[in-house]
Amino acid sequence: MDELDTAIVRLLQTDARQSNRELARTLGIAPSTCLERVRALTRRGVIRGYHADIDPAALNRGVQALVSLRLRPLTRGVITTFKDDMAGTPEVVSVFVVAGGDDLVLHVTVPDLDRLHGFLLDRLSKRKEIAGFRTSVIFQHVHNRVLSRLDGHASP
Amino acid sequence: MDELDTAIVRLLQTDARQSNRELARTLGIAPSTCLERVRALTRRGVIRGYHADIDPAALNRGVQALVSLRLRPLTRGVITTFKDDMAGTPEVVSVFVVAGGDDLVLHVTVPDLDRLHGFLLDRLSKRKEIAGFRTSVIFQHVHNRVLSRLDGHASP
DNA sequence: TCTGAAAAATTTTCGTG
DNA sequence: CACGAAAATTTTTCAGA
Repeated sequence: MDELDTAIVRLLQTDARQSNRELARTLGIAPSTCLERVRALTRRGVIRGYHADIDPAALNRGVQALVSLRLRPLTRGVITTFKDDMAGTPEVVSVFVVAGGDDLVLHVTVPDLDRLHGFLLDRLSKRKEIAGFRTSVIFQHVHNRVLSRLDGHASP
Repeated sequence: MDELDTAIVRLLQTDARQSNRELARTLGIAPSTCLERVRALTRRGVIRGYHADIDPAALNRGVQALVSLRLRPLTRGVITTFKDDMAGTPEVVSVFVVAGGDDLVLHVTVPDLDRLHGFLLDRLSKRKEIAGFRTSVIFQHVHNRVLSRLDGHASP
């Protein structure tokens, strides 16, 4: 990760669909050089993919919520199974496995409050391993999709 | 949003960098038709952008946390100012303004626990409008980057 | 590793159904 | 609206520095 790689990563986070030629021009390098850099970053797993950002309303997901929950017993098996089930549920955008008061936090998006209620009752309340959960409806969500490299001692 | 639009949106969420030609071939339509559809989706605001997904480790962000906090007084001005400040902070990936016990939830990513501690002390503890906060270190994060359109009464 | 130029492939425009 | 062919542009390869 030299300066060139960092710049490429920044530009592709900003606009993943810009042409390799434009990328190269911005960076002041030859298109072939740029292409090889991007390929290397992909090969090394730095670039994991490219995704379109879609307006949730267009996907009929006007209501969002964070659901914090506790699992019992808190074993590896219970966590893994529950996490994987949630990750495969259409309403679930993100699953966070966390330390602290809660064990998991789910980010869910649904068409309306009825469907949120339905999700909570049908997908969560029924499960015996859930010791309790708390739902926070989301009023606003600001997402930063371009992350810079932070400096620090941990990496060269 | 007919079936074709829905399919395009799904494919571009999966891989935003596939060629228009490949997209068209998968959908069984002419490239020019596909291009016009994609442009229309962008014009209508359905497609909001394209972003590379980068390994957090490569950005020196090996430690992640959710920070739940309460603000006082809970006025529009206080919320907006604080939210915008956080959205502009390098460590912050997401800001959720929520209903319920907490007022905001931050998703932060930092190089290490020292930097997390630093963030909490320097960016949060100093602010008078914060009535309290709770930090949950993230052990695992599964993100679903391809969201389907949910069916329901809310839209045709 | 990077470059520049050639070859291959794709994007984009536009006249027509 | 969608198509297909032509024109413009880009991607990709590769030999040389």
